[in-house]
Amino acid sequence: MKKILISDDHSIIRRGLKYLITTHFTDYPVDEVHSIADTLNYLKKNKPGFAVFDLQLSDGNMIESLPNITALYPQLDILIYSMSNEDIYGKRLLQIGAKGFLSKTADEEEVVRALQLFLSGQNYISTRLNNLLINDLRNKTKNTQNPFISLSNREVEITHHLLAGKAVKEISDQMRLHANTVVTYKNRVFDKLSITNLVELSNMAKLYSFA
Amino acid sequence: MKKILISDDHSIIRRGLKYLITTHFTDYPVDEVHSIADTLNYLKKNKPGFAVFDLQLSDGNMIESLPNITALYPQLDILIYSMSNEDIYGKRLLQIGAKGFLSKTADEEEVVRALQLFLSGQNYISTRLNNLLINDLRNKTKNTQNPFISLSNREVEITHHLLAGKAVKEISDQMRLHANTVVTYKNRVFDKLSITNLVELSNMAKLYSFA
DNA sequence: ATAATTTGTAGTATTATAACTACATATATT
DNA sequence: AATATATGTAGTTATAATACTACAAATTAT
Repeated sequence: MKKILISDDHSIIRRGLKYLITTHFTDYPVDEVHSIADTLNYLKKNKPGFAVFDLQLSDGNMIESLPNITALYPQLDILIYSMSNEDIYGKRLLQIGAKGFLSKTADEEEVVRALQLFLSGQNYISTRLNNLLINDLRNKTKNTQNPFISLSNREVEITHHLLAGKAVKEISDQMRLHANTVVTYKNRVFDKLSITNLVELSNMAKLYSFA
Repeated sequence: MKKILISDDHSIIRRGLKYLITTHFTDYPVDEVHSIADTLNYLKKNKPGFAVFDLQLSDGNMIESLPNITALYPQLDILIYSMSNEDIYGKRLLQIGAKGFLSKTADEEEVVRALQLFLSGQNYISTRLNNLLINDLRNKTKNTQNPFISLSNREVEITHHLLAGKAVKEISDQMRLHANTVVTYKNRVFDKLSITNLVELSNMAKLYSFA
């Protein structure tokens, strides 16, 4: 019988998940680890059929490692189970090979439904995210791995300034532009990255090593 | 037999906790809610002897409500079970009446140990936090370790909102405060942390694991 | 016990940012 | 080559954020 690996740095979540899995789907052995390093080790030794991954582990971010993992273990089905915003991360994680994206804010029925689909080899995403993606397709939005590459030169420039903590006025002075121009760029950047504020920009920049 | 209430907005954590409690301490009925509002309702109707509270719930922050709760239900023993940094939150939560502070990053044995103490009426804090507090007492000099410690409760609250990417207006609406009041807090936070913008705040928060 | 400081809260006036619109030029797409 | 889309740039108007000031209540220090 296929094994399931849980990678999450919170013991209580591992416990909860394991409990849900063993009560609803009796015939899977469940193992757990709490770091990226242990995940990689485990995958090498054992060959689990399924993995449920948190994104932020104690020793790093799963997004960085995921491409490696999917390349090394193409048979492995991966479900991302994360606190991160599905609007921002959902699509990108599916693109880099996850079989599903489940939010930690999902209620129990949803979690069980997701596991049911996932363990039967199907994909899972919330209906919300699904609608988002369909909408995306309609609008023919580009599928880019790193959203920052869609930025124009000028947009990249002001993004740098923004990430340095500079105010719009400051940037427009330094760049000899009208403040409104900078605001326009800022808006376009936010649009392209599907974000609404500086904190998200900062987070995404870290995540995608934009600097 | 005394009841236990769990307030947490993540179903998986409620599930994990309930599982741990029922397997280790068979004789307590455990109920669960996922919002501040439901918590207050539950406390009014039922009179649980124990409560395990997350800090960030869907409809608000437990720090705000805790003084009310402890005033209304002085018999209730409260254990805070949070993702937030114990250096910053531990002491102030104990001050406003919690019986213990347990980090969500604690491993399972620690969680069980904490519950054991808590359910037998004793206080629980990690040995780490304990040492910190003792140290604090010894050398009356301010703890310069983590600058976030110097923030007042209200300042911590708005810092939280800021780190969630919320605008001043948004925060003032949610907290039912004048926007200027929020700006004042924001300035005081920035002063105390010696920073001048949100990006720095975000960086520092990551650096000092303020969350 | 008294003085000093911090905390929680807003007011007024000034400045900055956002929303929306516009438009010429550059770049892709068919 | 013709058409569509993206990019670089600002204007006007509405809205939001900041600076500065103030003050009572709570807390801390002397």
